[in-house]
Amino acid sequence: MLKQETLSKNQQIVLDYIEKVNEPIKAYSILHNVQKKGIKAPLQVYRALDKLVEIGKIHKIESRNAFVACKNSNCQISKATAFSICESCEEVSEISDSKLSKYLKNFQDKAGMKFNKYNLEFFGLCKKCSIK
Amino acid sequence: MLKQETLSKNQQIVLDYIEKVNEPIKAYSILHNVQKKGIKAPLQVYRALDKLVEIGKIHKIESRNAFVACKNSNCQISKATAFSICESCEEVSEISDSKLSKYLKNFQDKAGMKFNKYNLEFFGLCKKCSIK
DNA sequence: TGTTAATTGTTATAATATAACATTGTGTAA
DNA sequence: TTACACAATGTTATATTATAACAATTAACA
Repeated sequence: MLKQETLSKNQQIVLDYIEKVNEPIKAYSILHNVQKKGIKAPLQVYRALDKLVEIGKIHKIESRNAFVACKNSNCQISKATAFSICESCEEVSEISDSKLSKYLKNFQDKAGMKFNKYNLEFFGLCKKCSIK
Repeated sequence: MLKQETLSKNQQIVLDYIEKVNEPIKAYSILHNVQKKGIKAPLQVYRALDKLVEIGKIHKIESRNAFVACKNSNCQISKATAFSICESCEEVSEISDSKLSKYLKNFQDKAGMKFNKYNLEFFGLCKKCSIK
């Protein structure tokens, strides 16, 4: 079988919703919002999420257990992700900085470990919240 | 009240156990292992974990929902953490690399966000597992 | 010693995620 | 076109991770 090029029904439903909301969203919130499309069980959502993460269409924000659509063209396989997270309003943005990604891709662990993936999460206050 | 200098009873029990096992461990696993010390409920563990993370004695490995004792003297407040995680054997090591931490501390987001914390997780194969 | 905040103990429950198994769909090659 | 392999689905149940709410106790210190 060739590599999958089209998404399955459930995968497409979940991706459409995540892209529509355009901010990190939790699995059960997705579930509530796609039930009208026929998705009834958590597992249906989690399976779609797993696949979408695997192919790089979405990312998981680990510290928040939330999922967000990928906006970078250069992280196709979810192997190099970086986010900024506002600890006040919880706004999350994907960081697209080629110097940063280059630096991290080339990072060499002292223990000689071979990396194929990383995830970086920065925390702080976004512009709006730092004014308040 | 002055800043806390000594740990409370439950905090100390939990920390002692995490330091003893010397690898990432999950909250409920901690619970099972400290019940003989009188800790009976998940909340008692989670409250201790929260405090220990807050004061930098331990870190949370977000992608694994696990906790590990801090081995760096220079990340006292858990504000700058980096780990390498073997996807095969799940071995986790804290990365202590002053160049890396300097680079990340000074990283400037294009959106002008002010960071006070970051967490970085690298994934790959450790030496042992890459031989297999 | 009285006050305040931190910590504890306890029960219940919320939120996140996976196991297991039967069934259906889809691409590919015989 | 049929048979095979694998991906995806549907479904029920359950495992795992984490917090809410409230009462009681302990510790620091003005």
